[in-house]
Amino acid sequence: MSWTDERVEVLKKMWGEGKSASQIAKELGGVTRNAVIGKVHRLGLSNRSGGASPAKAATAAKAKPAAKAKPAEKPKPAAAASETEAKPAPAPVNRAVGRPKLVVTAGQPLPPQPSANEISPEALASVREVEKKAKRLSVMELTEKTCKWPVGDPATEDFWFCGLPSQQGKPYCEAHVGVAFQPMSARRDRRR
DNA sequence: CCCTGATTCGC
DNA sequence: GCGAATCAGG
Repeated sequence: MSWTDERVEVLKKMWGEGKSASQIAKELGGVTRNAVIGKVHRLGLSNRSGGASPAKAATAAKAKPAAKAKPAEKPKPAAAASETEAKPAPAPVNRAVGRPKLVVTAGQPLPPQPSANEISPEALASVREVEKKAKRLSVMELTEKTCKWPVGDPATEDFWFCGLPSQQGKPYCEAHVGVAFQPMSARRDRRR
């Protein structure tokens, strides 16, 4: 397939509408998303700004920071979309059998929870917020796609895991990732 | 692992 | 000009 006027027109239109390269490629057919992206760049509309392209030259070689402008971010639907619980989960786990309670509790009552201390106020705030929506999963219910952020005292009944959808790769949901990986002082820009 | 766009470079 | 390969990131 070649870039006919019509196809280029569709490309421009869709790109302008914020469609992704893969979507456009699929629509056009016969091209990959790479082809679309390549064409987009050659047409000089890599930046999805309607028109005005002040500094066109703009060091395309390294001008990375400027290229991150998404007009229409994810609408971000409800987090729990595929949750169809049939049982209220009465928690049969807590039978009268004496629980192990302490296992590694040597001296301190509790190893300082990652969030217990002073962190980013806003991050902390978001965590509080999240804990309200948390699914309160037990260990058994955790999967690779659920946030494994612990809440409460493991030695008591009041202990559970966040359980919200976790970030790809990460063990926590977005909010908890925020407080989990604090010590990232300055992001290194190891660009070639 | 899914996805996104960005860039490079042989064709 | 083209686009696969690669890269950087969410």
